[in-house]
Amino acid sequence: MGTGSEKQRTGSECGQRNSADYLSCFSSTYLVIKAGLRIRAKKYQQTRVVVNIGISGNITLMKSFNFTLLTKDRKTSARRGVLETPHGRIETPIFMPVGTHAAMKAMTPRQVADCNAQIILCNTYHLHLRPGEALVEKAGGLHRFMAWDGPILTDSGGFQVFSLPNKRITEDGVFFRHEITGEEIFLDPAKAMAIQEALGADIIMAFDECIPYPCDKSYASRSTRKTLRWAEECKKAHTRRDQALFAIVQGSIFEDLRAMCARELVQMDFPGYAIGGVSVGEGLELLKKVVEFTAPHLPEDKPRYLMGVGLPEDILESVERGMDMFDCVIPTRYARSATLFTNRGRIRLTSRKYRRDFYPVEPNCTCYTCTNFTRAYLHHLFVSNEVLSAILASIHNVHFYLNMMAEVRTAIEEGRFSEYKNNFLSQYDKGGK
RNA sequence: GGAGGGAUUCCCGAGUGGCCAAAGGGAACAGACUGUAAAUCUGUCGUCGGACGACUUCGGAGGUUCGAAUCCUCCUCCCUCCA
Repeated sequence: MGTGSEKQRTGSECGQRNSADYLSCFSSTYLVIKAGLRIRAKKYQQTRVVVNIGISGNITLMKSFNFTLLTKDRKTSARRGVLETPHGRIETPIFMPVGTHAAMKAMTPRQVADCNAQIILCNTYHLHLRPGEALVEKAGGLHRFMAWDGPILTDSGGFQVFSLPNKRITEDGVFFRHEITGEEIFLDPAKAMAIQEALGADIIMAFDECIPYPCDKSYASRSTRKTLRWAEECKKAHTRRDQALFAIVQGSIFEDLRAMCARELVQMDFPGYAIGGVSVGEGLELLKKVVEFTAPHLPEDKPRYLMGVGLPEDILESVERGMDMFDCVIPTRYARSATLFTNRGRIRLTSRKYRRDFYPVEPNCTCYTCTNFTRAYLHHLFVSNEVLSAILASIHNVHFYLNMMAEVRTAIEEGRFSEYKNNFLSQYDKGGK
């Protein structure tokens, strides 16, 4: 950028390359002219052309955030949609890899893009702590700072309310005590919004309290009301119109609380809704129930994001129940401890039985790892504690997840989601672990 | 030739009379991980059996003692220093 040369990108470089059909009818062109004039033209399905012109650094014309529901599965609640953001389109259902500290662990942005990632996650709390949102803003925003051109979603820090020790939760916000630095961090709705606006992600999340499981109903009820109040405060504090603010439904495992929370949030009218407070140890059966009785309260024409989920089986069950977006640290975290996903289940590459296994991790996989390396080699890397083990394993796991999502989308389009899911799970369970 | 130091369970290494099957670390093996306090954490790690227990271990052989990895004697091997 800034060399005066023309730079052209295809849709595939913007993180949109799962479906050949869409690839062929979508392209986006950036023209960068010496004076800093930026012209952006985007064609979508040959029917609509949006041209934004802005002076670089000063005026940026807003691209609207838009969700289109393309197809609904006949037998289940599975949905196929498209989410348009200022940094590109997202085909749903989608899995969003997690790069908490403005970095995917053990992967370069290019490797993440090569795995067909469309959008990634970063974290408000962690980036506020280090390097601080002011610095990220000075660096030109999160996208430029971390060299990721595609859409980004920032989580609000609500999950840290659940996961971190040494915190004090009040009616107005949360005091965190940083374990290493000893620093005290205070987050409330207004602050979470200010930080996320400075970071500049495409989708930002309301500040909520992720309720632990198990939890008695009276606490869940009080906490859920607080999350509702905080959502309203977030909405008031949110000023950047090029960012979509998603609200988060809490309510633990209680149907009436979830319904109440969803209804009230929908009344406040957000561009997207998340179900939070799951994947906190409740297990797949309860997760299914929660999604089943919460999703129907969410509007059809808005994206639905199931936070922190999960394992492949969790995602498939939740797609079936009408969820569109997922994120989870599992593919990357598991990769670093040698657990890899295959069509026949998870395998642990540190296991001695892979020492002389000269097959790819997943023979049908087209990822960089599987097309170039054997299980024996990865076993060797893990046993030798080589950094490359984490890289190759992460590439495979992220690719595996995103490939599964691409197959899910195609299956929904072709009206055979249930068959796909059943087929996947029967094969997957057979060789599990 | 003389003087001194040492040999511990796969490896490194603590232990100097009972609380020792023997600290700690590593390796090995197994497991966990769901909006990342995470290249992290947990378990097993002499043998046999369920915890409890039984049996065999601290270079080798004897001895002292109710009791020895620990004390004594001799032997083997290794290291350092002086000739």
